[in-house]
Amino acid sequence: MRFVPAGMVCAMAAPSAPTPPPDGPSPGAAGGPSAHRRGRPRSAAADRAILHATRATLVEVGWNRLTMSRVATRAGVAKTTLYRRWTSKSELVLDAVAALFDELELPDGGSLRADVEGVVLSFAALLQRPETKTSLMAVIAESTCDDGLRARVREAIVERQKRLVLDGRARAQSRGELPPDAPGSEAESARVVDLIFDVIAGAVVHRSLVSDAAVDAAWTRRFTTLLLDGLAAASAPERP
Amino acid sequence: MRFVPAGMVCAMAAPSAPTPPPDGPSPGAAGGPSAHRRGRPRSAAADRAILHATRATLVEVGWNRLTMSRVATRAGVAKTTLYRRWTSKSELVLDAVAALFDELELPDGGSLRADVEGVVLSFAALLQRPETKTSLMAVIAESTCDDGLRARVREAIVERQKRLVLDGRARAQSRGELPPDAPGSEAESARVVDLIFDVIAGAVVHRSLVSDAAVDAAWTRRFTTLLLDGLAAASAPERP
Amino acid sequence: MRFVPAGMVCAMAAPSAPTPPPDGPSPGAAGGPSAHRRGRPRSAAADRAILHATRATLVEVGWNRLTMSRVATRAGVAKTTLYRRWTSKSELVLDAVAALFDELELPDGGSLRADVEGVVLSFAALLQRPETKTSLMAVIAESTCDDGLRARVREAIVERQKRLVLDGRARAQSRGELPPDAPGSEAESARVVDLIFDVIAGAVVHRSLVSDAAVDAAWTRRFTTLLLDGLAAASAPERP
Amino acid sequence: MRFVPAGMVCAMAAPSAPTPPPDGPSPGAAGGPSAHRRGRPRSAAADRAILHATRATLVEVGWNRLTMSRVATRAGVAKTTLYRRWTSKSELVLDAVAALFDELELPDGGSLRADVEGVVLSFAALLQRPETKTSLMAVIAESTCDDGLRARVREAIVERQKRLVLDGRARAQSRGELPPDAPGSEAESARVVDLIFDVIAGAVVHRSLVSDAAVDAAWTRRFTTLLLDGLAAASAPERP
DNA sequence: AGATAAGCGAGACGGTACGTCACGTCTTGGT
DNA sequence: ACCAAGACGTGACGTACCGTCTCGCTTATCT
Repeated sequence: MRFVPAGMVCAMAAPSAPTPPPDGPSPGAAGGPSAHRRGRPRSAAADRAILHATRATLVEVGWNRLTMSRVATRAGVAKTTLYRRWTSKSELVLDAVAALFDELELPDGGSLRADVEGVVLSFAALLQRPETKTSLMAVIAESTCDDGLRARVREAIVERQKRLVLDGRARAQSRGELPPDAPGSEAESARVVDLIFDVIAGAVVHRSLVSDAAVDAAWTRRFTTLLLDGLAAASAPERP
Repeated sequence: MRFVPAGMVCAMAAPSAPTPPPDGPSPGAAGGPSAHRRGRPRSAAADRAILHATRATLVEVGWNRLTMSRVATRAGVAKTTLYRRWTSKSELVLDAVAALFDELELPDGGSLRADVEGVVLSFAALLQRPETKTSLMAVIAESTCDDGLRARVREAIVERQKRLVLDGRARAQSRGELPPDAPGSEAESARVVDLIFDVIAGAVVHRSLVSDAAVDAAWTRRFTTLLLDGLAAASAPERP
Repeated sequence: MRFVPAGMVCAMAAPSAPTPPPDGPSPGAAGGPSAHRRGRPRSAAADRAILHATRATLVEVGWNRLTMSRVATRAGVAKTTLYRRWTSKSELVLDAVAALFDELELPDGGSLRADVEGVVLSFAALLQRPETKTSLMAVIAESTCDDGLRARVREAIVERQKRLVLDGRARAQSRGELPPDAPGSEAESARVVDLIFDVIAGAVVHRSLVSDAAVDAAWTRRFTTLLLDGLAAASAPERP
Repeated sequence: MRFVPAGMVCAMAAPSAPTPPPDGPSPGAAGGPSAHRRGRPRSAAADRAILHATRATLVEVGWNRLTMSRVATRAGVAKTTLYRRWTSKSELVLDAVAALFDELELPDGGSLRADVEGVVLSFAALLQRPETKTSLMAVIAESTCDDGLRARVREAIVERQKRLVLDGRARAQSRGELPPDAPGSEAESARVVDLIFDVIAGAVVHRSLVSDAAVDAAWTRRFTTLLLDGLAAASAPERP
């Protein structure tokens, strides 16, 4: 399995940070010590104001009525300033919302089952927040016909949040609930992590946003049972 | 479990058929056999032409550049005729695409595992078709801030396609792979069906459209293993 | 001058009566005693209801928002019933409004001056009524690019209301304020009547609707002075 | 009488020039010499192109088939650019047509009678031009239910063209055909000017567009006789 | 009496234009 | 260079009426 230490996660995620998104990195970010392009540097305050205004606007009016103009006005910024940083509403919202996913945590519940149930419930709670509820699917929809955006979604959300699966597994291994990684099975491990991630994220999203039913304690318990018992079998290298 | 014979499923779904969608039912739908309310009846040919044009336009230009005008022109119909039947692009596309979901079948693979793998693969294939790929997520995104549309999605896709889960289970029971329904456990059964549906649909959609990875034979086999083994545990009334 | 007795005026006006306008006359109107085409005869009640509804709608919403549909609905009649009788909104309103002009009278004020002032004031009052204010100019505007409509305007309003000038002149002659018609000067007389009509109608309409100023007693007195004194000169066969 | 020198008339009329019409004044109009409020200034070339295109379109297709879209397209300008300057077709056409009225002149005919006949004939000729024939009445019709438009009509046409009456009177006075203004009779003078204007404009418009008869030399001579002779009486401060 | 024919209320139909909105780019003057 | 402001060309929106048509009915005259 591909082991990703915390620091590396951050490094990996850096390119999707708000400031530099569209093409070139923002002056102070990574281009070298005094590689100050030339002329007036971009305002960092504007970056912050824009992302904050984006989230606030999502809460107030939702994805559909969020427009670049509206965000610009709310942020006290000119439209051109937005377009200098993000090429489209989707990319802007992606960056604004991805930050919320980074707040997901995996508090130690004492057992693998508790950890899974905890992350399922907190993920479901995140999906019910107005900022994410209306915009996550919209960004994903947009990404189905925009390769660049799809890659950014993968970077900014999918790959980043696999850390939750990895952390949970590491913790379970340290508790002895799961066997330690067998050497040489990294590729196999990664496939299992991917599967688990797709199953958890997919099921919770589908239940919340498509079936439009509550992700409550009962459903979560039942789903976790299915997952953990199925996992035992699916993790076995190959079926007999 | 709520037992729904095929015929009843169709009858239940009939009100979501294209003709009457927005508000009032189409003449022949309900309210009496020849209760031709009054005035000129709506053209059934127009309905057909519109839905066909919608799918064709989705294939040609995708969701984003599909406009009501373009569909109307392609169908040889006035824009007002579209708006008389569907209040928005989302509802129109929902009806046009839901018909494709109805073509999903559960061919008898000889075993529960084969049936599951078959439906997963054919569902994934459907999600790769250009009509669905670009539009399904868009409709779901729209439905997150439109109660009426969300209900229509549930009616036209979610509830309708649970037939696949029901059929698969019935077939497995007749083969003896699953125990017959215990009397008095209808509610419990329905919950399991819902769970399975969310897990299958969610995982396949997430893998295809979010993780942007292939739903190939290997992933399908692994996923099916997880599901079937997990199912055995999750179906037990309550964990010990 | 072309002398037109009252009866003849009515006869002349008959073709512009509401019922038969577009092409063929209404059954009972003039086509002969029992020349009843065939089939169901047109409803006279519908005619009345439509013209009444037209005036009422003009009062309520004005010319711009008066539509054929709205009139039909208000009259409790189908749109086709309107179109069977009037080919356009302009013709319908013309007929509805022309009836109001027929209510203008020339009460005997005891002198030519009093008669002129009286007709000027009552014409101005008519132009201030909401039905006429918003629609008269609109119909005339429409008539500038519709020969048929222009002819109908002339028939239904212009020629019909020249009776007021004729009556006034006859009365003034009987009082001895004006000399009797010289034999053989009919054409000359008609030209003077036309001139007077254009001057009175034109000045009052322009003052009311274009200059947007009140046609009050002071203006009317001054205008009448101009007219009567000018008339004396203009009526002289030719200037010295 | 309110004496308005030519220069002052122009200055007074300037605010109704095309550029700033709907609400706020154009940058250079008022509020300081270089008070370029902020942002990109409006294109003066667009103004010119639009008004020219409006007149050309009126000639080609008339008022009824003149649409904002068509004008925009012909002017090579976006529809929004039109709406930024004029809130409606009526206001646009008013400005486009008012410019034609400014071309009316009062060439010196050597006598008051010749001057009046000259202006009547040239006004009638203007009313026969396709740009004005189909649109002047339409704008006036519109103005009967739109206070703002009515005020603009008064500013852009009525008050502006009274200069012709004023010029004619001044010239007649300098020839000795009319007595010079009595001091202290300004208000009285203004009333006479208004009356003359309404009579001339009203009669010519009515003859041309309503009675649908030619404003030829004979009619003009007769009308001028009526006017001048009547005028002598009407100008006397009060009738005996 | 039955056939024939036109009128009628209702409302769907293919169109055209509307006036608005958001887009992403551009042109100002000022920092 | 960047910034705030805002005008620009573009294109789609959803609505309003237009005038025509297709329904099932009703109401008359003419066989």
